[in-house]
Amino acid sequence: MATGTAHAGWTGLALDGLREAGLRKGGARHAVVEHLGKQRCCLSAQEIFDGIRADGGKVGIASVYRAVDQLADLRLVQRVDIGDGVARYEPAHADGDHHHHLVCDDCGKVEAFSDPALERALERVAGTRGLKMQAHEVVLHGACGDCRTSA
Amino acid sequence: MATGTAHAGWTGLALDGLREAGLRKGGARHAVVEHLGKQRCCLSAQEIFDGIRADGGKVGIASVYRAVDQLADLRLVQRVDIGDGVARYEPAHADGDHHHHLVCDDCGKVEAFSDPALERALERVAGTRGLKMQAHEVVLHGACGDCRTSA
DNA sequence: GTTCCTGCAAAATTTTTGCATCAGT
DNA sequence: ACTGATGCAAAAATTTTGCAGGAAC
Repeated sequence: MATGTAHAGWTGLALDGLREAGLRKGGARHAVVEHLGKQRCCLSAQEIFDGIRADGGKVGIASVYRAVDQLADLRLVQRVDIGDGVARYEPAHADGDHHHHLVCDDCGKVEAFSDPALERALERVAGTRGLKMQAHEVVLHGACGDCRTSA
Repeated sequence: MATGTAHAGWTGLALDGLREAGLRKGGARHAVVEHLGKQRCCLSAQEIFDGIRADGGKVGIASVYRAVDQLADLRLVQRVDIGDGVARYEPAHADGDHHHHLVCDDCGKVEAFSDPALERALERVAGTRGLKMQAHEVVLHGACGDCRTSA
């Protein structure tokens, strides 16, 4: 499969994970998983809420928070904090499609990147320090190419 | 004392930076800088507030937020987000003493680490993606050695 | 003396919780 | 039917802002 279908795969994986955890298939949680699965990058709870409503779904913001919290507990979503005070969430891929974020402090743009050497360095550090690593987050702040040109 | 004086150096550097930015030497900002300079690791605004009060200082929580915000703008402090929803702040050392964080999701313990190879990987990624990197943050989550033993 | 800083309190945001109702098993 | 999930609204927690008084220059 091409990379485009990876998220559809995550959606199924996440729904399976929820079922295995003994959770019922309620409408709100399902909608949150569906919506997250369609996205390229991290979304805030408010953005997930707005997105589901825009698609005609009828969910409460509280259910969105409850859903992402449960999904994060099950390690099906990764909580991402880019430093603006609002928590963001994105699908946690088993491996391979793992990525991190570049944030432009001028225009607020967020880009994703992945780097095998970086991942290896992180694994090595965790091992050295006796940490059984279950998740990690890397955020680079700076001025992106566009902003440096236009500035 | 050996390493213990490094922070005292930052305190002076930060006060210089504030003066050069045309800011006056008010009591609250000074207290925040002094308190941050004494700490080993990142502190939340509330912790800074409590710490200053415990030392007999009389500051308002709003002044703490204003101070860390200004210090972050001047890149004298680094904002650190370990994923629990509260922003933390720590002295930004020019170079060398730069570090990142290991967070135990079981006991909440936060440890610092530094790794030159990791830094090189980050620099390389930023360069490749055209980002002029001004700050970065790495947070590793997992179970620390203590928690794995006791669990 | 002027301008900026500070502390307090109130406001704005973001996130969590209570509860009656609804849906999945 | 029973049990958990949901939406709304209220509450809690965190962060920001307005303002009068005080301190630095």
